[in-house]
Amino acid sequence: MTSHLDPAEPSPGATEDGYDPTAVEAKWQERWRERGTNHTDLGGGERPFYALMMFPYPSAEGLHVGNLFAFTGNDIYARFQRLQGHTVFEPLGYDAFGIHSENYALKVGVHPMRLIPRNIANFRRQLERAGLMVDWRYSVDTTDQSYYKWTQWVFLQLYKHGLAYKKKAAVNWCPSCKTVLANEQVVGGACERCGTVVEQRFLEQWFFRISDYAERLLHNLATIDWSETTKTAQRNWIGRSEGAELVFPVQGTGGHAIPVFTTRADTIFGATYMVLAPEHPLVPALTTDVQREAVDAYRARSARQDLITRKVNKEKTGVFTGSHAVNPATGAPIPVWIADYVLMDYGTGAIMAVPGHDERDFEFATVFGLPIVRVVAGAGDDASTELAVAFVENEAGRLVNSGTFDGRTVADAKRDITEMLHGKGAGKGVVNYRLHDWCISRQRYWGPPIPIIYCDVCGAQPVPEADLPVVLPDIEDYRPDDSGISPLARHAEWYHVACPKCGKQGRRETDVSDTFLDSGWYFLRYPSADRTDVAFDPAITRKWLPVNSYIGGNEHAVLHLLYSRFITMVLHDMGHLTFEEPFTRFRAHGLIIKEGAKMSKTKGNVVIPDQFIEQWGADAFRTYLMFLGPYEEGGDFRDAGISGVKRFLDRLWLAATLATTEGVPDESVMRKLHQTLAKVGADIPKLSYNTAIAALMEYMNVLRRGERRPHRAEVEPVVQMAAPFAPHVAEELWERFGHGGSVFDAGWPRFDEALAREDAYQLAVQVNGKLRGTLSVGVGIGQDDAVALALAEPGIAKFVTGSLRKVIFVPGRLLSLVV
RNA sequence: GCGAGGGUGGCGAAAUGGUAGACGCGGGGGACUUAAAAUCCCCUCCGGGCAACCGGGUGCGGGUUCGAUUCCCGCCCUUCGCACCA
Repeated sequence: MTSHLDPAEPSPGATEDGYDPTAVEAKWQERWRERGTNHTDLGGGERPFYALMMFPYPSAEGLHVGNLFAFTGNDIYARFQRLQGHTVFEPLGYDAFGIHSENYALKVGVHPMRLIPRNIANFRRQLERAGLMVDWRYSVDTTDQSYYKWTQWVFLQLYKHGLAYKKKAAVNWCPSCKTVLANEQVVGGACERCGTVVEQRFLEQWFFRISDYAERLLHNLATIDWSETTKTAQRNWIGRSEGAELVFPVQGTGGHAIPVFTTRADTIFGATYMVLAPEHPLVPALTTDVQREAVDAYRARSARQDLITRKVNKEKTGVFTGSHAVNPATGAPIPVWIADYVLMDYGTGAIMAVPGHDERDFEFATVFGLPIVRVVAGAGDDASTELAVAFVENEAGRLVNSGTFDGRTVADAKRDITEMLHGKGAGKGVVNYRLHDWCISRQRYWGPPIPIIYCDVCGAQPVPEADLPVVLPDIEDYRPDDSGISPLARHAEWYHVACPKCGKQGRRETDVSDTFLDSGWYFLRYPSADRTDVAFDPAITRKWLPVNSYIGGNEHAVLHLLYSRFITMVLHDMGHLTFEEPFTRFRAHGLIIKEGAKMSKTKGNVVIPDQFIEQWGADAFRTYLMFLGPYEEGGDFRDAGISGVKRFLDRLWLAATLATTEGVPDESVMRKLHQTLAKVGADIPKLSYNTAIAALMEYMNVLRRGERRPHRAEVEPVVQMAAPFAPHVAEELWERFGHGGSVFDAGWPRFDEALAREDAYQLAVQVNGKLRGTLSVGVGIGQDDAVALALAEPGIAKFVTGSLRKVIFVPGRLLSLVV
C-alpha cells in the first residue's frame, strides 16, 4: 500500500490493493440464497419485466464462455431493469432432449437418463458461480416428465385443430446418426451434426402445418422490436413470392393438364418447353411407351441420388417424356421433359421453361437443343437480337414476339397476361412460400414420445389428456438401427397399449418429437413451472407475457424463433393465449472468438470459464466479457485483457472503502459523475455495455486523480451503476456503506442535469477545414465573440490569409472559418 | 449467385456529419523497494523537427460538403446466412 491513505482497519475480503473475489463472492451467493434476493414475486410484484435468455443444452463439457457471454448480457439487462424499479423475472432451464445428448450418451456409454442429471448439476453449479440473478424455483428441464407432459399436451392441441398430420414424405436421412433430419439440420447436403452425406428416404412423418401461417408469420414481423438481421433471416426463410399459377393442357392424353408456378407470366410467349420434377405424379401418365424406359431410369436415378449430389451438381440433365403440352398463349405444342433441376417441393413441382429469360432454362435448352425465343427486349435490342445468355434485366424491358402484348413493360405484362389467362380459365395470380411444413418426427429414443395410439379398428387416436404424460421408458437398448423405426418399437410392454376409444389392443406411436417443439413453448412454462395441473396458468401468463426482452444467438434466427412464434400464434388462435407474438423485443448477441478464430474443440482454443472465475472472480470475468466489444457483435477473447477490468474493480473497492463523509464533494468530480450517470443509463438499455464500462472507468480515473480521498457521495452512485456488471462487489460495498438491503432494491441513482452541465468547453477552430487550434470558451459564447477570440490567437490568425468568406459556428462544438 | 454484417494504432475497440483513436491490453520511462511482484505517476497513430509546430492518416478509387470513419457512386477483402425456390 503506497497511498498515503490507509483504510480505517483491515476488513475481511480485502487485500492490500483491492478485494479478494473468492471470499466476497462466496459470501454474497450464500446471502442471496438465504435472503431469496433473486426470487421473483410472480403473483404480487409491481411492474413485471420478463427478461428471457435462450436456455442452454447442458453438455457434458460444461458451460462454455459463449454461454456465459450470452447469459451475462441478459443478466446485466435484467439487473438494470430491477434497479429501474421493475419486478424482474429471469429464469433459466435446460434444453436437454435431442440427438446431441443421445449421440454423446452412446459415445461414452452412459444412459442419457443418468448422464443428463449429472450435466445439469454441473451446469447449475457453474451458473450459480457466475452470479446470475436467476430464480431457480422456476426452472424447466425439457426431459423431466413434469415438463414433457405438457409438450405432449401442446402436440395434442395442434392435432385436435388439424394442424398436425402424418404423411409419407421424402426426408433427409443421416446414415450415420440413423435418423431423419429437418431441412434446417442439413448443411450443404450433409448432416449438420456429424458431416455425413445425407440420403433420401420415404417415411411416414408427423408434420405441423406451419405453412398455413406463413403470411401471418411474415406480416407480424413488422410489429415486433427485433434485431433487423433476425427479421431479415425470417423473411428470407418464409420466402414469399408473388406470381401466377398457369395451366398447360397436355395434348392427346385424356384431359391431363400441368399447373405451373411462375413469377414471370409476362414471358409465357417464350415458354418453349416444360419441365416436371422427376417425382411429379403426372409423369407416368404423360410418358409415352417409346420414352418409358429412359424416363423410368432417370426417375430411379433421381430417387436414389442423395440430396448433396442433386443440389450441388448443377449440370443440367433430363429426359423427354414423349408428350407435348399446349402453350396457352401461343397455342403451340411444346415438349414436356423431366429434370432434377425442378424441385417437387416448391410451387407445383413443374415449370414452364423460358430459356430466353431464365438462366437455368437457358442452360438446359442449350444442352438439349431446345428452341430459345426472345420475348423481352432491353434498351437498344429488338425482337430479333440474338440471345447469347438469358436476358434477365427486366427494368427497362419491353415485350416482343408476344402478339398483342408487344411493347408493354414487364410489370404491366405480368398483370395483363395473368388477367388474360384468368379469363380463359388457364391461370390465376397466386402467392407462393418457400416455407415448408415442420416435420417433427424423430425416429430416435431421446425425446418426448408423440402421444398417438394406432388401432386397427379406430385408426390413429390421440392419447387422452388425462393419460399424459406418455412416459419415455427407461430402456437399455436405445441405440437406433438402420430400419428407420424408433428403438421404442422394440419394447413390446411399452409399444402395445389399449386403444383409448375401443379398448382393443393398439400400438403406440414410436416416433419422438423434435427438440424444437420442446423449446417452442418453454417461455410459457417458466412462470407456471410450479403448476402440475396446467401447462401455463392464464392469470400468471397474462401478467408476465409476452416476454419483454429476449436475448439469444442468431443461429436460432429461423428455427427456434420461427417455431416459437408459430406455436404461440396457434395457442392464441385456440384461445389459450391473449397475444400472438411471444417476444416483444429480441436482440441477437454476437459471438465470442479467440485470437480471431471461432472457438472449437478441434482448434483447442476453447476458453473454460471456471479457471478464469477462480483466478479473477466472477465479477471481473463478467465485466471483462462485456468489455470485449459491442455485445451485439461479440468480441475477441484474450487472456491478458482481464487484468484491466480487475484493476478497475479494485480501484472502485479502494475508493469506496476509503471514502469519507467529511467535507463536501468536489464540484467538478460531481459534474463528471452526473455525466457518467447519463451515459451509463443510456448505454445499458442499448446493450452498449462496453462503452458503459469505459465510461465508469473514465470516471474512476477522474475520481482518483491526485490520489485524493474521495467523498462518499462521489463513490456511492458508482457502486449502483457497476452493480449489474459486478453484483457481488457492489453488494459488499453497499453493505459497507451501511445499507441493510440489497443494492438491487436500492434503485438507480438520481440524475441531475444541472449538476452535469459544463460552464466552459473547448471550442475547436478550423480554417479551411483544417484544425488550427482550440479555444477555451464559456458555454454562452456567440459567433462574433468566438470569431474575435479566434482571430486574436496568433496560431490561428496566421492561417487566415485573406478576408473571411464564410463562418460556420456550431455552439458547443467548433468554429469553422473559410477564407 | 442472392441477402445481411464488418474492414479504424502493435492488439480489443471508441466516435453515425464537427478536435479520429475515448476506455482497456501490450510496450517504454519513472516513483516506491535491498530486490522483485503488486501499486502509483508520465509517455505511447505514422513521418519530419531540439522544440513550438508542420505534413500524412479510418480497405481502395471517385463524389457531395466549410468540414466525411460517418452520406452518395464504383471496386477489393472478409464473416455469417440462404442457395437450381421457377
